[in-house]
Amino acid sequence: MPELPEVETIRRDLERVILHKQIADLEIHLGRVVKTDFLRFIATLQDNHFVRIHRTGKLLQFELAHGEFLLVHLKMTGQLICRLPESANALNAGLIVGGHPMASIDELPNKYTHVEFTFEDGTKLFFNDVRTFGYVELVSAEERADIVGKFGIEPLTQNFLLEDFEKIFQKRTAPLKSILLNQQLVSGIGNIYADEICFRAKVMPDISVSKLSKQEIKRVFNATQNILEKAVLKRGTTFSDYVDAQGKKGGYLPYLKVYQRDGRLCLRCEEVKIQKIRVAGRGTHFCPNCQR
DNA sequence: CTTCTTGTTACTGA
DNA sequence: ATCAGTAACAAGAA
Repeated sequence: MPELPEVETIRRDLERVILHKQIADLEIHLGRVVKTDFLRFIATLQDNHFVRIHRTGKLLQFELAHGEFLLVHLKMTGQLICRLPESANALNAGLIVGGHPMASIDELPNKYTHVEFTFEDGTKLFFNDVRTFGYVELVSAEERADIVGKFGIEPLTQNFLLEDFEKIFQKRTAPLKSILLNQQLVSGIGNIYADEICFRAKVMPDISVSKLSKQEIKRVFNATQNILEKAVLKRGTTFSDYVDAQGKKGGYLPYLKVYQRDGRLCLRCEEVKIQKIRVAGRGTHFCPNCQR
């Protein structure tokens, strides 16, 4: 489940290898995941090139040379996997980015590859998705601005201010976790980091935000920044057998304190076990001793 | 076989 | 108009 840190990692990796390279070939293996008319999709992308890759929350936006945008949302199991041509030097022989489950880049495309780009230098970009919730879509600059405008505040920008964060909680009664997961209020947080943020802030995920003190809101604000910053630094969280080109696993997994740790001793207090409940329709992990 | 997994949205009711 | 809660979607794992 790629969230802000995973999608940002993908954005940064791809920006280093696909910008300004002409799209020489384009194959759509599963039309269902392309939300744009097939002919327009091909006609717009063929021989075009990306000039920049943007991210808003979990939504990637590949800016094309003439101002249109290719939107890519990975939803739960989407992947963007890039394979450099064999002529590239050995250190850069393969670059794997994206979620899980893992696919060997030498075996791509596989049965979960739905869209395949080939760039002029032989670089390949595969859009894979096991559950096909993800999509790619072409939009104009205006449409892109409308879509991006509906997202809430971005946690890792200068626009992320305590003052604005506090306003989100005013006149609301929903559980804290459902506010954190609401992309129209705060963008980029998913199920893993929502639990980790609540734990770090020492607040129960199911507490009504109307009952949060100013101090607690500030702790949630700080935890959001700290957790997401570190997760980006560690290139996201991986649960399965994902490895990058250097054979290294996703770096944030060892830092998780509560997610998928139910039944195991709390790493902070070492007194009680992490519990799992359902909040906002999602599996939710917390320490009953550390969080109030 | 059933149950669980999650990002987002449609829908319902207040 | 706004907010909150739930179901639905897909398909694989257990």
